[in-house]
Amino acid sequence: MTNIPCCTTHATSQEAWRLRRNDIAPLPEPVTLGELVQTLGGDIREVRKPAEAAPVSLWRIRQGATLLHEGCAAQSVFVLRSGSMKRIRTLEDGYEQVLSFAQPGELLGFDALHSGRQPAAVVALEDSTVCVLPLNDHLLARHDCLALDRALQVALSRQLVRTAGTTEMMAALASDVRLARFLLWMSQRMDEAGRSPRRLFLRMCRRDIASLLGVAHETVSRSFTLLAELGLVKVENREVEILDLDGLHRRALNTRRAGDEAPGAAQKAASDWSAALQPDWFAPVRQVAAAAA
Amino acid sequence: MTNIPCCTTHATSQEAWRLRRNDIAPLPEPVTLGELVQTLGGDIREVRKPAEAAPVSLWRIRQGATLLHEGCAAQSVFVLRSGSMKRIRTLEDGYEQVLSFAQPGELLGFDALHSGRQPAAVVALEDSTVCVLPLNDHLLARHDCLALDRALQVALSRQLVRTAGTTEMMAALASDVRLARFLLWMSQRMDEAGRSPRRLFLRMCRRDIASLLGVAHETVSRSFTLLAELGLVKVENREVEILDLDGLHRRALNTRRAGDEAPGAAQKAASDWSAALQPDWFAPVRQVAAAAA
DNA sequence: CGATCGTTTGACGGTGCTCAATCACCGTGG
DNA sequence: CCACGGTGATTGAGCACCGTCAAACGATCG
Repeated sequence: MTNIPCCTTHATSQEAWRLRRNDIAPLPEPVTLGELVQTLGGDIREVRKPAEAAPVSLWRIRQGATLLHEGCAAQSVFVLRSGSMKRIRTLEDGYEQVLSFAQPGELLGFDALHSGRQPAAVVALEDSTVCVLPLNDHLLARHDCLALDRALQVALSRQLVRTAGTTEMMAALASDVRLARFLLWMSQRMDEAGRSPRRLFLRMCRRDIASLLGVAHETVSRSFTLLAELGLVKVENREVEILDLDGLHRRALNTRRAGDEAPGAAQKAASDWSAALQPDWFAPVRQVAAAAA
Repeated sequence: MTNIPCCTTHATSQEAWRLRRNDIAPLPEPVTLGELVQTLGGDIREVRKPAEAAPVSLWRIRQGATLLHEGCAAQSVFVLRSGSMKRIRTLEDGYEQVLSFAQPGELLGFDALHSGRQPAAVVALEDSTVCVLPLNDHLLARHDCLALDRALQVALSRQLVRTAGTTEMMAALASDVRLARFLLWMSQRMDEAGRSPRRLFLRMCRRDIASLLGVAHETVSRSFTLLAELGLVKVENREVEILDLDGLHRRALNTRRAGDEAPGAAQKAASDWSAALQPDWFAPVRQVAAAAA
């Protein structure tokens, strides 16, 4: 049970060493199904009593360890509970294409359900913990617990919204606009997690950001300094403080290359972008959801 | 019933005219639940007898009509049955950001489940038909029919894989590489649909492609001619014939700007890219996976 | 046949990629 | 204690690619 199949560390020269360090190991005390639903962002009050206490196993992933290997058989779905991860695909020439960064509450490995194999690798950016949902029990558990089922569906929906955000990040033409959108995206995540949206600590290196944004990593560096010179952010290595959230919104809005914005439309522009980044819409009246319950 | 709320045509000056033309209208004869599962890519044999014949309403969407409006309340989930659509988000400056193109079998509107509102608009690129799953019945139907439930989960998983493909398309640095990846992506879709993967008819305009790829639309034009000059494709307006699928794979692989490839590693490179585009993996059975069994 | 939209091609200027050097940081070993 | 190599981040120089503007051409439809 200590050695988790298909979920060992990344295949480097230090693999043996890392295995000895137990880069991936189950934690002794499992979490409850109620907590899992909560981690997913669902409502714990919807969980019925007997199911609420059902045990869900929990794993600890060390920084740099690979939770899922590209091409491996699908066996489990994971829910990120704490920490952060990156989804990557390694191209033939060795280039690591970053597909997304995962924050707590996100589903990992669900995309393997389609083909039965992992389409991307998942690597921990820091020490993290994940809940484990073996695929065998997956469908059964969902039918046993309506709340879990709902939470999973909503989580999947959120996933789709977030990938759309990724697309919008990369679609910007100017590189500093892409970075601005990325920072706002991160800021939004911090806000959702209940932390300050102005203080970011980027767990990923410049190269990973560059890969996600589709630019050279030197350009990411230059864009950071540009945004800093504009007084929008304060950058100190991986610590980023957002000084002017509104101004950052304005800059993130620029579709075309021309750098200077018309200050008139800027206000409304900001609201548009926060709408894109903020899954919790201004008025999240879930009529349909309420009707279903 | 003729006027579907929140699903009218796009808000142009011709809206009234289009409404008169019944751009969106339910078809008189509904389809069966068994067919719906089949459309989703599921196995119809898994559908139990009584449920198989359950009626699912079908809508016809005219080219240019808007099936889902950005910001509207979530009411139904749709399954694209025939035709093609584009998902777009309109930014403040009026720029239409294309998020993805949808092919038959894809789920539309599911991303609204999270916030209760549509995060993006969905516009038909050609005359299309969609199956309608009202959210009220959604959960119930899923529990009634296990096959539908499975098919929906797999479809969602496929959705996630496809958005990753979008990310990879946009992540390429050179514009012609992006276009090559896009064409391969389209080619893959044609193949999945059982049509020739070498003959494409692009339903979207250059501007839409450019928006998705994050380049100027003139650049898309130039990249088309470049790929044509290389003898990889034959372009005639929106009809594209892929002359050298292997060569296109090779060009799509280029991570860096430098245009000319080393022909030695090209062969293996091609296999990598088809792996990215083709969810049905060939056989990269990792050792780790083997150790698991 | 004219109007409108989509596509292509040209010219030019600027952004960003490449290559390269420098510096900071860190764990290691002398 | 400091040299040492390794990694990551920043900055600079040069040039190619691509965005912008513009015009011409083609397609479609009334």
